[in-house]
Amino acid sequence: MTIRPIRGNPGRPSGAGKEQVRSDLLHAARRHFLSRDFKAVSVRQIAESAGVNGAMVNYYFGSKQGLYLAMVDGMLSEVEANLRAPDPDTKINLADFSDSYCQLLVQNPWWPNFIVREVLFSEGEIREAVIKKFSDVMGALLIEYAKQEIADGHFRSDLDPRLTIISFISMTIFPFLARPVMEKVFQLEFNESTAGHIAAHNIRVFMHGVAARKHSGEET
Amino acid sequence: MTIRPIRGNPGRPSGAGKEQVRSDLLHAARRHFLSRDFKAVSVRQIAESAGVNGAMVNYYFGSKQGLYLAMVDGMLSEVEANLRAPDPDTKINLADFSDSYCQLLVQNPWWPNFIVREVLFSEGEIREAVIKKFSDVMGALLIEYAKQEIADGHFRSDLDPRLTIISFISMTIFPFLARPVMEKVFQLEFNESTAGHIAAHNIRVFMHGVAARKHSGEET
DNA sequence: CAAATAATTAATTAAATGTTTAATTAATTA
DNA sequence: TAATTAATTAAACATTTAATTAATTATTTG
Repeated sequence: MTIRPIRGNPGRPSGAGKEQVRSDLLHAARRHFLSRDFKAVSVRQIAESAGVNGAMVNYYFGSKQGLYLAMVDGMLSEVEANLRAPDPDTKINLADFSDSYCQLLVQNPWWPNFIVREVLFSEGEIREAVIKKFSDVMGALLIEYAKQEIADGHFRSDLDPRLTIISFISMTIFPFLARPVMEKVFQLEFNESTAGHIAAHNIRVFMHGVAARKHSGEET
Repeated sequence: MTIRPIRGNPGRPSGAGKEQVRSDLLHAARRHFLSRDFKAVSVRQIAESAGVNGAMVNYYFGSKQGLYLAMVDGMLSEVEANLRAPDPDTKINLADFSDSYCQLLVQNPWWPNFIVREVLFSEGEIREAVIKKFSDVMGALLIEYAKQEIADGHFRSDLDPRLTIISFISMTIFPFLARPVMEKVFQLEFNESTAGHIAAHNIRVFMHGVAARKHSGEET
């Protein structure tokens, strides 16, 4: 009685590994789709990565695109669960916001890649959905925050609130987006500690940069 | 005597349009490759766009990849001609640098997209070449500049020079990279005037943000 | 326990793609 | 002007791909 390998033979496998194949396919899809384009990735490659036959993609997801959409769906939920929108009632704490966003970015390195691919280079619903979420979670609230701080005299009065928020968002996101360049050009190692440094640095530069200079001793 | 169309029939066409087809192919290649991935674009599509037969790609460029590399080469030269690296001897004028780079970005909207795609998602020579160029043109010089300013007491001493430069680069590039999002979320129209505003704003925020606070009246 | 159902692979199919070839016509040269 | 070369197209070719089907085996159900 030779014990055959679980996979490799036709027929229903023994063992109750129910959702395993589906999950394996989703993980393999991430590995491939996040570093290469949709067309550049073949169903065969994903299936091989997951250790199953290519037909499994069609069996579980209907088509290659079905698998891709399922993968996207999973990633969006994951980020949604991690990224909490700032409470509109309490005043935004920019330092906390910056730090938690940087942690999110360093802990989910696939996120900036995904954003670039889907939002900057593609068109369609995913793009619209991400822009809307971005707009809701970050855009509107931050703009209001900047306007308020300018009106209250905490931020300099000669600032355009939109450009001010754009600067802050740029400083926060871009280093993670351009991670491979940053690593090579600046010999920067990306881990949670580095993410903390980046957040702290950004807050320091940004806060000093936008602060009104009414009383001289306004250092943080 | 029916006058046949210049193109559409086999055989060498009349008229001395020498480099026309080559040039048409290069332009068509840009139109396609700048918005879609290498594999997602077919030789037939490019050829149709250029109004010639697909075999012309192989005739003029040897292969699809040959056409792609020729296109990249042309684009890099174009940018290089427009962006002159700051003279290593004279001190960098960050305001000038920021302004000219923003103008470059708004006038060549394909450039940030191309950079990000090549750097993040591609592998091989193009990626290395782009990183090297980026590193040469911006990275090294700017880092030296930051170190010097910190040493001279113009920039605050608690700054990490690498993070400082990263912040500056982020503020400069990201708005143009995320242009479609910025346009939608912030209702920002991207033209040369806006580019000027962005550059000026960035310089203002950055310079105030990094400036040492020894004497009180150090506004730019 | 037998029949039905579920999960899996191997084999096959049809479409698309990059490249090559052969035919064709204009331009150039001897 | 005859022969050769250059530029172009259409068609053929070889490869790759996503998707489908048939065969196969385990599990569940009646």
